[in-house]
Amino acid sequence: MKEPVPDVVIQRLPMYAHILTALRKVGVDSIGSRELGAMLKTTPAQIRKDLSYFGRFGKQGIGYEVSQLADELCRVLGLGRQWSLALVGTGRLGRAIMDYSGFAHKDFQIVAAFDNSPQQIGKKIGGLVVQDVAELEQTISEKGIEIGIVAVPPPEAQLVIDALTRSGIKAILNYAPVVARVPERVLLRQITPLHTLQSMTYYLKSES
Amino acid sequence: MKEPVPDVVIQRLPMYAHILTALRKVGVDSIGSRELGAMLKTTPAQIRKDLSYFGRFGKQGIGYEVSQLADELCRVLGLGRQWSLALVGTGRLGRAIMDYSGFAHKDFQIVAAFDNSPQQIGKKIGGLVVQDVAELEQTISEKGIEIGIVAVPPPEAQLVIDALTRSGIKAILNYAPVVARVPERVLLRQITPLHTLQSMTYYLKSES
DNA sequence: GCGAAGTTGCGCAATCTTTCACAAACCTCT
DNA sequence: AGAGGTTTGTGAAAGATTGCGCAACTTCGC
Repeated sequence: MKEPVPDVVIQRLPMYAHILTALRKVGVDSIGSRELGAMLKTTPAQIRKDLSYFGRFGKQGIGYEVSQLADELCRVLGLGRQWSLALVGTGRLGRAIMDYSGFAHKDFQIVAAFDNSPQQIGKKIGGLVVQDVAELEQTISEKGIEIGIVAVPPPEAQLVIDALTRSGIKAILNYAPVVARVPERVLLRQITPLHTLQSMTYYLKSES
Repeated sequence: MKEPVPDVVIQRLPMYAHILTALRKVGVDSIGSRELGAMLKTTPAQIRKDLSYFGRFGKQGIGYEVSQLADELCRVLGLGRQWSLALVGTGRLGRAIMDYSGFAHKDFQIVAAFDNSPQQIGKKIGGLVVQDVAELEQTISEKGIEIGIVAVPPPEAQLVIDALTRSGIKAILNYAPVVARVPERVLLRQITPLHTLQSMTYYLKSES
């Protein structure tokens, strides 16, 4: 409980939680690390080691009680409560993110949307009125929004991220392909499909 | 040239290439690992080590010649030629991916789009007629498409991935939050924003 | 032409992550 | 109640990645 848990482990947890809730829904009530590993394309040892960072959830000879483990993982991840998100950028990508129903049903709700284009501001998207980015800092502070999603073109990304930072946001999920700077206290993650594609071609180019 | 390059290294290469081409565009012609490291939030040592897997591109006392290094990285990554993509799933997400101009300008072109919904089939999106998934295998083989993008709902994802696999595709970029199975010869990468968010909340829950 | 200042490439050390292997725990069957 | 068959949790080993430190090289100024 003292040592900090490695980030690689944290990043695997959502997958575990995902599979386990799925299994629970199907009515499976117990599962072993061997079987879980097979489902997740990892080794049983890794699953056991990962889980051991947070407690002792299994029973020797039996395995894990699906429902209980699912709950534990959600608790560890801080799920089970509602997280408020702010979306910045309501272009194609922004809209896709808004409409992506996967978020809403999973404890994440976008409660504010911003853009800087007069054509976008005032429009209603998914039950939300697009606000001027000028109002960003105040709105986020007031509503106590904790996570920001950045879906603006690269040139504006750093500006938006700075504004989010000033607003006191805690975490930023950035879709813009830039190396963003944030102060220590803000958690930043990148999603960059283009770079993913570009790294895949490395393996493709040799064959063919 | 013998030892396989670690995948972590490969995944960093697109960032390097990205920054370097940006620098070239701005007219910078030489840069040191120190400065590059600062821009990318890594250490100079890592950059030098990463690059050393592919050759000796720098000059002692000087640094790297921006334009030349950019070219080398593109060559290593297999960029600079056109890659043909197939998109499966033309819902919200699929459309966002199609419209995302970032791909087109960067050596990746979507040359076929598929869906299974009669409402989608036949529609024209971004200059492309949506085809029935039933035609997937044949079309991909015929056109020699190398990379597939999966943007269908989770229940159908594995089916689509199997079809892509049968078509002889070489790589798959999967947006569906499922643990997909592919044979050894097919390269698979996941993009799962929900899981990214869920792993971020781990760090947020404690404070607040 | 030569020393000073600066930077790469790279072997080696340090750190981080995964895997192994086994004691302890649990269930079942007799 | 005890033997046999499973499976967890976890130290310790193995493996992978990152960071250090310095020889080798390049330019610049004098």
